[in-house]
Amino acid sequence: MLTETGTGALTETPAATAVFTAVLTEGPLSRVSLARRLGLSSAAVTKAARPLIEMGYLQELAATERTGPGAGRPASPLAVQADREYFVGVKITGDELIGVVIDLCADVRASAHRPLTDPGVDAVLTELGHLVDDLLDGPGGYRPRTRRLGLAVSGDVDRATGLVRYSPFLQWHNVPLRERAAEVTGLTVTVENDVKALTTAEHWFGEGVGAESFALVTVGTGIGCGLVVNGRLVSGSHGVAGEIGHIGVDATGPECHCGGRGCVEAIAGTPAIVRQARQTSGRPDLTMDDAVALARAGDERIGAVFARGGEAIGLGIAAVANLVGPARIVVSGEGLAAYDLFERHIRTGFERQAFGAAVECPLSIRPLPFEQWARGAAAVSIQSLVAP
Amino acid sequence: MLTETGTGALTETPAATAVFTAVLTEGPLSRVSLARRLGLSSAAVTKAARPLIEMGYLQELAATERTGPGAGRPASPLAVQADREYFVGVKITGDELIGVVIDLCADVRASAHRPLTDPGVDAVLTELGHLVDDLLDGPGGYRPRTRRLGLAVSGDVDRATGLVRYSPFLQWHNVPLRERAAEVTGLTVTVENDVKALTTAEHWFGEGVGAESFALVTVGTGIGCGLVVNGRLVSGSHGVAGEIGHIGVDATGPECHCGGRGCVEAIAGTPAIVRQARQTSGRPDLTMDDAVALARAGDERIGAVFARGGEAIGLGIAAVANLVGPARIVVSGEGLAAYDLFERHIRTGFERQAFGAAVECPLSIRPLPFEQWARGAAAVSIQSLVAP
DNA sequence: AATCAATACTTGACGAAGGAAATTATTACG
DNA sequence: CGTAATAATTTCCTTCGTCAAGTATTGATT
Repeated sequence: MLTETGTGALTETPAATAVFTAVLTEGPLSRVSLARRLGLSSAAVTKAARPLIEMGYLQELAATERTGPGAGRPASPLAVQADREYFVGVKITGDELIGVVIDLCADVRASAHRPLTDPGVDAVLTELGHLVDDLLDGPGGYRPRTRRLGLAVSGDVDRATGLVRYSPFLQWHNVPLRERAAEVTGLTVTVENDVKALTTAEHWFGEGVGAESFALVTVGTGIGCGLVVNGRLVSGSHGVAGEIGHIGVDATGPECHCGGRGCVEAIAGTPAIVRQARQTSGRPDLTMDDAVALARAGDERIGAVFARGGEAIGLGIAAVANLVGPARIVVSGEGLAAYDLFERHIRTGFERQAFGAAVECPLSIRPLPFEQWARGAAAVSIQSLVAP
Repeated sequence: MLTETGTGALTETPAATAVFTAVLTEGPLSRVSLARRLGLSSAAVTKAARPLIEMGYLQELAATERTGPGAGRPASPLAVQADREYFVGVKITGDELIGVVIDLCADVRASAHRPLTDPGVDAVLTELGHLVDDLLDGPGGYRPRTRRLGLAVSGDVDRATGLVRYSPFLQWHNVPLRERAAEVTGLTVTVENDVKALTTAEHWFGEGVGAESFALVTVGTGIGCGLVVNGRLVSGSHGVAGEIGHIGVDATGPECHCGGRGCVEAIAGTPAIVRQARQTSGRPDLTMDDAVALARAGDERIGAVFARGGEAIGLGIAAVANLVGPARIVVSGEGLAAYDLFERHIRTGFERQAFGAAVECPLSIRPLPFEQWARGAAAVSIQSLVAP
């Protein structure tokens, strides 16, 4: 069984939190290097690490051989004990639940999904219970070492209270999802906006590790952006943040459902791509898959639709780079199944509009499967264990 | 004389820093309300405040009368002793030095300026010495209670080291301005980018007080933006941040000197306004003042130039609101001498493009004289006293 | 082999920061 | 005048983290 502090918090002191977080995100580190990195004395690190080792969350690796003249005692790096605890993450979409189990290193250990026929709260919770049972009671035997569940939902979510204020795809209003999901699963639940969850996961366990500021752009039906500035996730004072999709980049562009004009999303979102592809091809029943296939087959006019979309995304990303100057930017999302058609043009738009040294900001453009979104949800629940 | 800790730092503990900062920025506050606000015990506030009172930085105001049923002991609010110490701030432009003396409440007590004939480093430093002497030795007798000087320079400035990496208007490269200015004036010097200094001043002493996130947009030859997110100034990883002027808002707009297209600055910056006004009027020697006068007199075509510029600025501000969601936004700058011509159109552009609840973000549009920029520099030096 | 220099880590004493609870101060209300 | 309510202070205590000294372990040098 898992019993540490009773309150659910793993670490008691700021120093212990800092030590655990650093080992978690920046891999094995010796106590002395942790002390230097965190501005602590090595004695403080020793003391902070001891209970974490005793509880089995950290382990001491074999001493590494040292090099250089007059080498001293070899360091014994601290690493996380990946199997000490497991975490469940579930991404809730309008028609499917995607779930994963990850270990303390955020490596995916199991995954499963369930179709949703009814996006109502009760039906979703029932399916969620089954999904979690499937994940925890299947091969692997994760149940005894699992206490926490992270949920990722699109829309306006209050992570502090676990309340889903509004989710457009699910048509949910003010659903106390944390309590409801805790009842069904018996786990400690964290609820977060899906883009923020994915951003958190990339910041702690992915390409954003070590970056003081970081941005993650998702391309799909909507175009969103998660932002980390000064080491912290940006939340937005009026409930709005990261709405890169509604930056206006073309004063003569199409009108957007939001009331703006020339929004990135109105040019490059999946519905916009399909609409334009239908117009240019003259086929009113064309789907996104058709458009991708045609463009890949060399249809120049449909290729131009993707080119225009990619450039618009690039302009939006340049706006992010010019405004907040993240150390790096990851571009992803299910819309990037067609990323081969977008990538070059995203870079073109970005490079044209990025100001000065902002062009040097590294851009990773790669598709992330939905499973990664579920992993993001689980990563948030790791975070809630470490820094509640 | 002024002698507190020798290192120049005023407060020794985080709690004392928090207490002093809160009183400084949020006006007189009782110990109990400070404790609640800062998450401290009232005992801690009492202890933290005592040395600050003894050193004369804080004072206890007369007890306020209380209301309500069974009112208890009246609170004795803590307030800053404005005259305890004075600070000099100087804004360095290409052709002028503008200087002010402010007190601890950031109220301007004296101001002066000096024309610059030579923007070279040595000449500027000589003039700076004279300006500071004028300010401190003139009426008011500020010299004995003044130890710190803040400098505001446009361009790429490293506040931590006081190095001016590059300033385009002055044509300075890697000038160790902090050391040089300290030699000339004998004061402890802080150097900051001008927009960031103004943003800091508004965040601590102006409309941004109490806001977790805040943006200040400056309109003039260039169009810039200072950003506070999660309570901290945004610096940008590649030396770029707040470049709202180079967000592309019009894919078919004019090319910008930065290489981009349809940049806000290329539409609404003073040179762009003048260029467009010359084109529409057919007068190749038209100045900005002429354009303003014509527009105010009812020239519709030149009025349209301002309208287009204002809308472009509004679109850029909407991008800021959509991305980082500041609690409020101040729009200012010397370019806003013509703010009556811009204001309505800035709001139009903003309201059209702001997403969802972001339109609720309060927008203050008002001109700030150059003296306010110097005040910003001085405010940064207050900040360096409180939180070095 | 013995010693030394260099580096990593641990230990125990100490100081300082902040909290808890009791105490004092000051008001309004009956 | 007690009593309730709120503000501030005092005393005592816990605790976190540093400091300085000591232990551990290596390569290089004698």
